[in-house]
Amino acid sequence: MTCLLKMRAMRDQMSVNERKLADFILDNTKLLRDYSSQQLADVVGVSQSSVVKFSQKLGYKGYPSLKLAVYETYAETSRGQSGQGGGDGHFAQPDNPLSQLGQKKLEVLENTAGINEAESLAAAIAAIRGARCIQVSACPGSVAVAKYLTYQLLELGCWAVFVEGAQVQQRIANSLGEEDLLCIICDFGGEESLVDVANHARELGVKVLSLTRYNYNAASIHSDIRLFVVPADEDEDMQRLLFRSGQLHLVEGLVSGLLTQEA
Amino acid sequence: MTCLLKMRAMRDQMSVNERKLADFILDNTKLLRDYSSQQLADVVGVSQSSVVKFSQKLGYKGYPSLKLAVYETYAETSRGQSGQGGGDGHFAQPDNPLSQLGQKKLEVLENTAGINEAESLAAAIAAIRGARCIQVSACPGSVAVAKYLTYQLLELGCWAVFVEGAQVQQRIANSLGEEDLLCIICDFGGEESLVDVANHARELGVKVLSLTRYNYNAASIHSDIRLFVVPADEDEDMQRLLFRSGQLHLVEGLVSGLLTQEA
DNA sequence: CACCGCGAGAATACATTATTCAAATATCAC
DNA sequence: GTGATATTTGAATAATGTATTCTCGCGGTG
Repeated sequence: MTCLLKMRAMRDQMSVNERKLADFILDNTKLLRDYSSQQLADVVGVSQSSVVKFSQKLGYKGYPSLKLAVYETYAETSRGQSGQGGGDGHFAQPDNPLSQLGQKKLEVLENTAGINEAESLAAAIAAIRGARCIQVSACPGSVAVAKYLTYQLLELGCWAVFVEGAQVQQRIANSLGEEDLLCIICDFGGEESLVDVANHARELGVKVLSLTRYNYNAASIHSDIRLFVVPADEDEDMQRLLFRSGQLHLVEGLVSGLLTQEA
Repeated sequence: MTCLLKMRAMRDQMSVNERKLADFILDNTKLLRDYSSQQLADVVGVSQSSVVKFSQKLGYKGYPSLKLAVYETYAETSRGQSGQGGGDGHFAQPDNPLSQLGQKKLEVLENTAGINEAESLAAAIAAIRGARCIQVSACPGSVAVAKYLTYQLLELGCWAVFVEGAQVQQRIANSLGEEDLLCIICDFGGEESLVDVANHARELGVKVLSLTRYNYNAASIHSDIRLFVVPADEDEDMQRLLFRSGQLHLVEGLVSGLLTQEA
């Protein structure tokens, strides 16, 4: 801060050229970054040596020192302006869309971590490890997540299939037994048929694991192990996107657990 | 953020002297402020020209540019992170496995947000929007991510297919043209066949979008648009899991962009 | 009018940075 | 292993950038 302030303060007691330099720097602080002493001199219309003397008169060893000092204070002040929301300085560049998304995801991940008991996750992991066959089914909005989970389970050597379509789901569920697991993944709506499948499966002694929206929705009520995601407060499309992020976090939690227990 | 991250990410693929330089800079970031290329060279024990070449290899015009960039990111990062070494209290319960995982993911997401230029992401989004057909192909470790992306694209009404198996990839790529897009997703190794496919496709005028490990790996070199994930510093399984988290973040970034531009 | 005092720029000395080139080293195919 | 080929390295040097010196011109003053 000191540096630019100094210039403004001294402006009155400066010579013509010095004032020209000071004014230019105050007006074009950020441009200075890429200027050499010669370039600055040309732009302002003075000689290179004047630039150096100006730097020294302000108390710096030379032009590079001034430049750095200016840049420093510029960075500091422009930082203070952007810091708005308080304690959320987690993604450095607020202009980057990936950072913005990351910030929102962070909230979802925190909520997801907070809402699920460690025991539930452990139980889910145990159920997956103990299962002979795993049927994965999802409501329309969560198909992508279901496919992701299914493939990861296959990679880990689990006998997992993603079953699409109400009728096929019913039929496959019919062939499951006590050693098997049904995994229901669901976000907003469209879960009615899944509830039927889950009920049916439970009658056959199949364990049911659900990954649903908090709080108890139709599908989770009929499950043995419940994992949840808390919906974010956003417009619909973004809410769905973030919800899937939460689901994926649960999936990753499961995979991570399966990996470490394996060792 | 980009600058120091770049160094950490490239560390593995650096020569001995380059690594010495990178390590010194990472450990003594703030000292760099007052070092000339010669001083730095002396302290680290290499020649001055090596310092310059190191700077250029990282993509800067020369040593002063690197120095400024380092200083810039140093100022940015030190903004909120009082204590380094990771674990600030962002996930409430440190005993909960989902929180632990979340903490690690947070780091990956930050890095992913930092390493990718906003322009690259925008270009990728534009390419997807403009494409007639999209072929998605992946190395073995990233199949799950590829499937996730493919399904999301389908949901958005894009003509996307996930193509598995080198021969089929080649054949499908043959049928693509200038209006189409090939999307390569890759983590560690197993990308050789993908490179061939990418080259082939480019000869036909197909645009190639890659989602790979930083820095330029075999697949990304042959791409028109490059998105990156920085590998985390963990044991192999966890590293792969976290890498996929980073890839998914990019995918979500793309989806998010496609959603908002649509409106 | 001669004599300072001061600010400015040209010339130049000095410092730093970038490039070139040859030797050393690592990498790969056989 | 062995030879061919690329990479990496540092000494020398060119190019660029920065600081100093010195001189000139201008306004005030005795």
